[in-house]
Amino acid sequence: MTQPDMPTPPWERPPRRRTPARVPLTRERIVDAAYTVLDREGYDRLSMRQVAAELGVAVSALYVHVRDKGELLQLMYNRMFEGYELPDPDPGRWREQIRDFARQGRRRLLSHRDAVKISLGRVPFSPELLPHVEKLLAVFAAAGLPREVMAIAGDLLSTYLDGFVLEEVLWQDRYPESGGKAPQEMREEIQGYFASLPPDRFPNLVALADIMVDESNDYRFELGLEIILRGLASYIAGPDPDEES
Amino acid sequence: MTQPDMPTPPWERPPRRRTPARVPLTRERIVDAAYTVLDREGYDRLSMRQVAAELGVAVSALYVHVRDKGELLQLMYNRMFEGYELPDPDPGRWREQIRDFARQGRRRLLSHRDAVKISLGRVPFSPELLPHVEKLLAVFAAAGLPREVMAIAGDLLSTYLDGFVLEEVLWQDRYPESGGKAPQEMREEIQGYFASLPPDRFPNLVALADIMVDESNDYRFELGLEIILRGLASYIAGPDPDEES
DNA sequence: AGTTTACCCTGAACACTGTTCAGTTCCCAA
DNA sequence: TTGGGAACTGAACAGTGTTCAGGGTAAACT
Repeated sequence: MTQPDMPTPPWERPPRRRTPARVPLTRERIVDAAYTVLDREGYDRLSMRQVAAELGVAVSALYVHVRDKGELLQLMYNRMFEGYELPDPDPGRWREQIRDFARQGRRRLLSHRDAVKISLGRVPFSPELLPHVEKLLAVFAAAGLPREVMAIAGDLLSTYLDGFVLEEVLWQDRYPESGGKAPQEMREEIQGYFASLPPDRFPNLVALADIMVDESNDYRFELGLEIILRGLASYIAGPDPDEES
Repeated sequence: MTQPDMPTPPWERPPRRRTPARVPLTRERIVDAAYTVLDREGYDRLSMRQVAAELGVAVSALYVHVRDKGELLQLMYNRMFEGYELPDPDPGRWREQIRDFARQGRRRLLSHRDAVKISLGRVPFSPELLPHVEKLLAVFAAAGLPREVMAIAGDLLSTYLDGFVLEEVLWQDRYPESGGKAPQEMREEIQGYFASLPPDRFPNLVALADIMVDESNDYRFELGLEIILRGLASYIAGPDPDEES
């Protein structure tokens, strides 16, 4: 409504505030602080009091801007989607586009400590996030998926995303703050655990010990993704019936 | 060990306890009580104090039998798998067997309120649960899946299970205790929400409004499952190349 | 100018949570 | 009868989310 960049005419009183005194609290600043606390303390110790302390403010001040801790978490969830890139659907490249989407999602979930635990039980159906869902659906539609498959494909993908990343960070959490060389030690220990099982009772687990906890989470992620993509592709009544026949 | 129904011979000291006094606390009884509380109060209100109250016992008594609330939750998780039926692998029927496994899992996750929230971040790698994992892997192995695919297939399936059921119960929770006719109202409201979106900006969402929140969660579940199964099947160098050709 | 209004924030409180620990109680064995 | 030892109690501690009556400041009005 007002045009903030216009110079103030001299007959109007100049704005009183010479020093900004206190930077006013905003939802954005609160979410920023919350992410700072999350990265430092982890999800379990992310409390309203910690966030308030981070801002140098009383706890109750937060409740002026945010109804709930639940709402704060929802705001943090929304932020995960800011700047998400979803290209315009290209029927010929739908697999690559979905792959990009998933990789981007995983990267974001890993970019803040325990971010996945916030994402976990949430569904991107708030007004701010619906455009993202719509774009994803558009990719599916362009690919030629049937309606019913489209309606479940998004769930399938996002549950895989959340679930996979959650498992990733759980393994990390179980070996907490072991410093830098933790991953190596960790993996050897877990591999050792599986490999040391009685092979007569657990032949498959023993045989897979090397892969199940493997250094290349990336590879396992891509493989799971590929399985989903192949499953989806099988529903496309393709004009290209040249399937290995 | 003892035979409780035999009369006590008079030369033996009759058991001192005329009144059974206290039934001793056991892990089993604690888990029972915890499930009672869970069903009545939901996951968020499942507290050690509530469990203790359910048993008519002081809170601290629980900690004699259980290290943690975390351990209690783990015990509850383990119980979900008791009586799980996993048949011996039958290469010709691996799809049906996996389907059964998933359906059974969903049924169990829905059989107690919020049970899925306990399952969520957990991985069935405790000693009691490894046999189940092994059996599932055996089915995959019999199907002829490559090693790497086997190693991710379990994750894929269980994250889909947890994720799908979680979404199911979240929708229910958002319309809390609305009595019996809630589902109908609920669905209409949600469908209305999606259907009322501006169709120019959300064409796909609007078009799918009827399916996305549909009465047949069962159907959507089966479809997602089928997508996974088809994806897995595509990795089988099948001796049966009679795919719809 | 002085007064009022409106807002943002403070401090304290409430009802919870998980967990610990010094004691009490009680049963079984010697 | 007399331990001994396990099982349980009651109280406490530190922390949680949330509310609410009150400050204190800055703008708005008379």
